[in-house]
Amino acid sequence: MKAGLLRCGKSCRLRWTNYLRPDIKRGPFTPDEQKSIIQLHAIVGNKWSTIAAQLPGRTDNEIKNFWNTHLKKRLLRMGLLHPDDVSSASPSGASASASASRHMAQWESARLEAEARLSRESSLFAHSSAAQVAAAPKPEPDFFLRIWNSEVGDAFRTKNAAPGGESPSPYSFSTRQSAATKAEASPAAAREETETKSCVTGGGGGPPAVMDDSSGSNEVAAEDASEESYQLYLDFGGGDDELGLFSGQLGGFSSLFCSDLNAEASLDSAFK
DNA sequence: AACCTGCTCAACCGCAACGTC
DNA sequence: AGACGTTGCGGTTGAGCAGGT
Repeated sequence: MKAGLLRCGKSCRLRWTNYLRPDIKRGPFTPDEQKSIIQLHAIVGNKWSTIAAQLPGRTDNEIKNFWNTHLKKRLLRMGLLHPDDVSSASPSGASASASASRHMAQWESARLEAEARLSRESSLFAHSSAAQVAAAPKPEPDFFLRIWNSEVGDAFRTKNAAPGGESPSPYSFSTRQSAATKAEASPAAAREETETKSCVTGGGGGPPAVMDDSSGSNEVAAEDASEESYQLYLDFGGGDDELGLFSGQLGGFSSLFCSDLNAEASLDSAFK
């Protein structure tokens, strides 16, 4: 239906998905949402639809606009985002490919580390008596593996998969295979996969708090509160060493993903 | 009041993936 | 297999607005 306007079906669909849909959340982004956007962008890059999938009520277009008009500028101003990285949004360019390679290597490194950790834990359990297992505290589900096996990690693998598919990409470790491995090692870990979203958003599974649209004070507060917190970007992937994410033994990305509690605590303290 | 500048965000555009025939 | 239409996505544009001069 054209409704008397020069609208093609594509335009109507876009209008619906980006503006008219009843479940769209209006109003400024909360600090939590900003935090999620920054973190997810550090992981998947300009995969706005993937990021939007983690933020209920927000559209990819909205997130994209918010990133380009607010977050990108802020990160650039603070020196947490290199102009080369910004320009690498375009698919061409040597710096873009170099950056992607480093990004991939760091992801792979963290994945291997996480799987080794999981394997170590499962073998420990295998060699323990039933009583010991019952008495021992439940191992923390590996946060990185959950991210890796969620659609976020999937998007990353898709993004960085070598075209042509002749030689197996280092990321040919498919979601299904990984999930099977994980289920074999720890059935609980496989179950955790479905909970990844809530961990990433930090929303605790419930719907995000509704913004107060009647005033812009929330946005102002978010601006003030988040200035310092953008340092988080260093830990999460926008730093000078490209990601800087996986570099730190204790303070980097790996430690952040060691457990949910650590991650939550880190994020909370960073934004206070 | 008029003009300029910067900002925001809905809409547009082109491309690729996917589904159907 | 391949032509065609649809859908999804990411980058870009431009109208509208606010604030400054």
